[in-house]
Amino acid sequence: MKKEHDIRYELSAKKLKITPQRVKVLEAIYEMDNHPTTENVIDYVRKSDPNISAGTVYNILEVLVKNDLIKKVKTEKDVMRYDGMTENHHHLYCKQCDYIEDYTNSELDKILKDYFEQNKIDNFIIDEIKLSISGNFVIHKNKNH
Amino acid sequence: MKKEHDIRYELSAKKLKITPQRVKVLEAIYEMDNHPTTENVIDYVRKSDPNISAGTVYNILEVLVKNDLIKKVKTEKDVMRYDGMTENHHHLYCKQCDYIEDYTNSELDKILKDYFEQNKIDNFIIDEIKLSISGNFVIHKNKNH
DNA sequence: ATCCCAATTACGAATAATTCTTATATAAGA
DNA sequence: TCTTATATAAGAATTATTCGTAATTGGGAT
Repeated sequence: MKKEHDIRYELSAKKLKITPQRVKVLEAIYEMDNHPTTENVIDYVRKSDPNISAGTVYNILEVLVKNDLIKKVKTEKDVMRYDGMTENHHHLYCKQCDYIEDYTNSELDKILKDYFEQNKIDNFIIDEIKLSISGNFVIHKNKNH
Repeated sequence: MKKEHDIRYELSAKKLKITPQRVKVLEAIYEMDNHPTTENVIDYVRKSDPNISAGTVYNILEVLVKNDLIKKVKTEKDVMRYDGMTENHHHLYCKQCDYIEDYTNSELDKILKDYFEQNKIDNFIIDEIKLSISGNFVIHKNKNH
């Protein structure tokens, strides 16, 4: 189900120093439920490394984003969330609970690609197309409903 | 080009009291360039109403969002932005400058509608589908590049 | 037109999220 | 092992936002 990650390899492939803090932050994002906030990551990592500094986690997350090892997730809430899946995919946003689910479908991506090939946007070069699908889960996925 | 807004009517249609502060905040969002931040709105409004309180602007923006007179814009930056266009539309995000442009196309919306009618998402009822199109403007639209 | 009151605003203090500064520690190449 | 550029810890500082309270006011009722 979940893709296996060789964290140390991923870091070194980006020429980043392998530090225990970076390994644990990446591990946290891969293992946590779903699109964690910075606070979620700090809490998770502190379970095994109680002394990690909040500033360090902020710093590491920024480094990981810059090196495309994780992505920021846009939300309408104030807090930023992070996503360990770096392949292009879409998001389902639940309007009632706080849950964001990944949605992947290559047919859909093909449809979008075709559409924009036939409908170039003037003065704009597209790099990435992501859908924000808002709605409601019939059965909610977390407790914060 | 720009849709005319009867701000006082829009407020009263939502059963909101018409106050000078609310009128000016809505006016600011409609007249400002592009998806302003709260700070942008405060600065703009203070040009004609130097004593408006920041807290009031935060409060008004929240009221306007709750009443669907404006929308929040998801961004990867920390600050929230607002959008006076409430009809469904998509956004072009420039990776270099800080500019967000609206993108509307009913053919595209139809394609998406058809796709999701044929590809129901299990356990999820779709309310709204928006594209986040990231890329680069060939000729940048603002100074903050 | 005036009165009244619930709703709204101003103000500033409080909180929360994030960044910055500086000293210390450490990963990894030589 | 040594060296040094880079990363981390700690906490102060900054920034964005919320909250509490008193004063003001829009608009319905009279």
